[in-house]
Amino acid sequence: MARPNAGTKGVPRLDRETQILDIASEQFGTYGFAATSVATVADLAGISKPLIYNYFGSKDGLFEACLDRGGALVADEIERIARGDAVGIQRGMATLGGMFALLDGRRHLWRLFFDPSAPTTGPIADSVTVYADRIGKLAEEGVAELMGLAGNDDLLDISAMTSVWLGIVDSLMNWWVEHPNESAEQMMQRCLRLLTAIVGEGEK
Amino acid sequence: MARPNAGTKGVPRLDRETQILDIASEQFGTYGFAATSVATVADLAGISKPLIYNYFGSKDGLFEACLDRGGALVADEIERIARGDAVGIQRGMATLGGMFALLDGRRHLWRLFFDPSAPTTGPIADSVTVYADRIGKLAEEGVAELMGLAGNDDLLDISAMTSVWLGIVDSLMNWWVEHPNESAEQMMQRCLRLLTAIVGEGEK
DNA sequence: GGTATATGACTGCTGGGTAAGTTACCACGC
DNA sequence: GCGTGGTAACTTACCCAGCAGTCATATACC
Repeated sequence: MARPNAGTKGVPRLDRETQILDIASEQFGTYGFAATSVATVADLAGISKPLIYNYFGSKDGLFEACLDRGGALVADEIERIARGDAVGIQRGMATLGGMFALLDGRRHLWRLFFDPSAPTTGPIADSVTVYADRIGKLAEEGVAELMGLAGNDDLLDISAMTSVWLGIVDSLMNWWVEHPNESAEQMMQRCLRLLTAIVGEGEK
Repeated sequence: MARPNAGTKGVPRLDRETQILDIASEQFGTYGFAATSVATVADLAGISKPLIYNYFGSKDGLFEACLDRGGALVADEIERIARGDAVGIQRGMATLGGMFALLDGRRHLWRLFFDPSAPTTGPIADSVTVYADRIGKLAEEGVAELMGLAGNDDLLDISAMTSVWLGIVDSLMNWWVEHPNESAEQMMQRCLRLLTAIVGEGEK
């Protein structure tokens, strides 16, 4: 006796994994890898720590699983938009819109790939690199297009501008997290207004 | 006997404190609060951990001291520029130029105020808030000016745009850290080119 | 009885923080 | 010039909390 709950919940592994990944993604995305403890995730899920180790092997494994699930989602969507025919600033806006729509309800996901407290070596770093590179490549491609239209082909300029662009997306995502009442659609409209304030009415 | 180094270095407290703050700021700025250990800072300074606790009381105290020294520097400079007569995008560019000039040689300082791994409650959070607010206020003021010129007075738009602006500065600082050979002057020229690529030649 | 779903109670390590003592140096009286 | 006591600078060796990770065991169901 003495362990009245052991084994009695009967939740199928896949369901449980999904639930754990949801909670872990939110915690990692909100507080960062270093500041998130496995015990906290277990508590929030209403289960014990060893079950997480059973299913994901380690804290690193758990984080990797979050990355893989979230990364595929985000990178696929950005790739889909990149295959569209929008160019220059329009492509940027289309990407933003896609992200807002995709990440509505899981806004913290974005931050997984830009977590400075995550390990910088080992499998986690590799996994981060895979998705950050996929996203970064697409961003760089779009930026290069934009800069090319303006007659600038300097590689360092493109690199810096890519960094700025990712920083912009990042800020918007963070701002969105802090303003939970904003819908994806509202965010998109807001971004269009911000763009207008900078470049003027001309460019759509 | 047996402690051949105890007390023999004779470095005045103020000198030692400055040295410790230099090293700690770089570590905190580079790896974040959570990932930086006091022992590492002590090692890099060539002294023992207790001396740091002697002078700064705690890890939090050390971080706070870094914040206070760096925050005053950065906030003062931004304030100085804000008192100038540049307006709108020009003011933004002037601020960027000031930051590049000021932070040349200590580029990591900027990141102290935007460290997601720093405690979110207690004296550290308060201190961060003081400087982040000072910087944020000035940024918001400049952004409100810019948006006003474009006929947009929406408070949430201004808030979001301020977040984007700070994100842009942040990205540029991070990019700069990753490209150590770039001089402050080169960075400034680069930013002007990036601006041109977005808004066109019109606005200087 | 075999397997999937679970848990309480442990271990070991890392890192913040501390107690107590050591060395150098200066000021002062003689 | 020379003991002597006070103080600033500094260290070794330790404590302890929190957290990643593990082991043995328990329940439920086919």
